[in-house]
Amino acid sequence: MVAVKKRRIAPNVKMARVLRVARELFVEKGYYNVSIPAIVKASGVSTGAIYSYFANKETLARRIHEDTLAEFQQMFLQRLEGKEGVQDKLQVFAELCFDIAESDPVMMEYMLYMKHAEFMTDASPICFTEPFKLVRQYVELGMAEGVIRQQDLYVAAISYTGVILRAVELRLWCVINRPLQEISEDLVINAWAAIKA
Amino acid sequence: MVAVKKRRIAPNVKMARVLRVARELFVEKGYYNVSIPAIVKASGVSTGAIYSYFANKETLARRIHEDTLAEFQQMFLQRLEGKEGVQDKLQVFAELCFDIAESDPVMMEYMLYMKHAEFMTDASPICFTEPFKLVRQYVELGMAEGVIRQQDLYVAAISYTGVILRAVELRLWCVINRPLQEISEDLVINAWAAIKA
DNA sequence: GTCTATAGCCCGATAGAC
DNA sequence: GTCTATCGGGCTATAGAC
Repeated sequence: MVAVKKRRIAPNVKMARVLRVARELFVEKGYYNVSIPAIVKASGVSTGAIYSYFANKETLARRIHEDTLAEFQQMFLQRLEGKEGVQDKLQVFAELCFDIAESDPVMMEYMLYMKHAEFMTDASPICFTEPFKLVRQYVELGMAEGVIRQQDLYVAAISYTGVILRAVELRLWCVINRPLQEISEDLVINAWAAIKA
Repeated sequence: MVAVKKRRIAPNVKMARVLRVARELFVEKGYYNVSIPAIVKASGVSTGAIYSYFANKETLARRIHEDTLAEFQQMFLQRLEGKEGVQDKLQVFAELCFDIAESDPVMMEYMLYMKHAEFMTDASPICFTEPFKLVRQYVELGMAEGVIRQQDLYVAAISYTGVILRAVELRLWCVINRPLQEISEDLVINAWAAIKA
C-alpha cells in the first residue's frame, strides 16, 4: 500500500484562502499583530506553503492591497454603466460603499482603515487610487455643468465622500445598527445637499 | 570628590516626555510596531524609569488615550463658552478640529486613527466619548428647534462630522496642502448645508 | 528612583525531509 | 510543492547595582 499524505485543502484554493484569512486578521488585529503562525492556524495552510506563494509577509500584504482595490474599482465601473448625470454617478459610489459594507464588511473595513504606509513604503494614500480619482472627476464635471456649487475641487469631493464614508465607518463599528441600505436615501440626500448648487 | 551621576533630563518632566514621544511614535508606526527600546531611544528616558511610571506598555498607551481625550474635551468646552445657537456650537467643533490639526497634528491624528480596541479591551469607540456625545446633543437640539431637517439623529451627526473629519484626515495626509483655516469657511458651509432645514 | 543587563518568549524566515 | 522543526533576532518586562 502506497501511502499518500492527505491534503486537507486543495492546492489551487490555498492561496485564495490565505489571502482571505490574512485580510480578515489584518483588519481585526492590525498588520503587525498578525503573525505567520496565526495565519497558518486560521487558514489551515502551512508555513512552508505560504512562503512558497509569497516571498515574505509584506508581499502577502501588498497582494491583498492590490486585489482589494482592483475588486472595488471593477465593481464601481460595472455599476457606472448606463449612468449619465453627475448626481447619479456619485450615488453609485455611495451605494457601492454601503453594499460592500453590508455584504463584505471585512473588505470595506480594509479599504477604510489599513494604513498601508505602515508596511508598504511606496503605497499611495487610498484617496489617490482610481476609484477616488473617478469621484473627483465627477465632482469637477458637476462644477463645470453648474449642478455643484463652485468651490475648491478637493473641498467638494471631501464633503460628499465624508458623509458617505463616515456613515460606513460607524456602521462597521456597530454604532449604527441598521443596514446602511435603510438610511442610504437620507445619506445620499445629505451628501448631495452639502455640495449642490 | 563625590561623583553624582548626571541626569540628562529633570525627573519631573520625564513622564511628560515619554507620553509625548510615545504618542508620536504610536501615531507614526502603530502601537504594535513601537517597542519600549524605541521609546527609550527617542525620549532619552531609560527602560527602568519608564517602567517605574507605567506598569506596562498598555498602561502607557491607556494614559495617552485618556490625556488626549481629556485635553480635547477641555478645549472644546472652553471654546463653547458664550456660544448660543446650534449652528455656532457645531462650528466651534469644526474649527477646533481644524486648529488642532494645524497646531498639533500628532494629537489630531491620534484622535482619528488609533484603533484603541487593538490594545485596550474596554475602550469605547471614539464617537462615544464626551466631545462626540456633545455634538449629537447639539444636533438633537437643532432638530427640536427646527433649524436642522428632521431625520435620524445619527445620520445627521454623521453627515456634519463626516465633512469636517474627512477634511482633517486629508489634510493630515498632505492631500490638502493649504492650512485648514483657509478652507474652514467653505467646509463649515458644506457641513451645515448637508443637514440644515 | 534610576540605571544597565538580561531572562524568557515569540516572531519571521529557512532548512531539509518527503 | 509542501511539510515540520528550528535558528537568529528583537521584543516585553524584570533583576539587581547604585
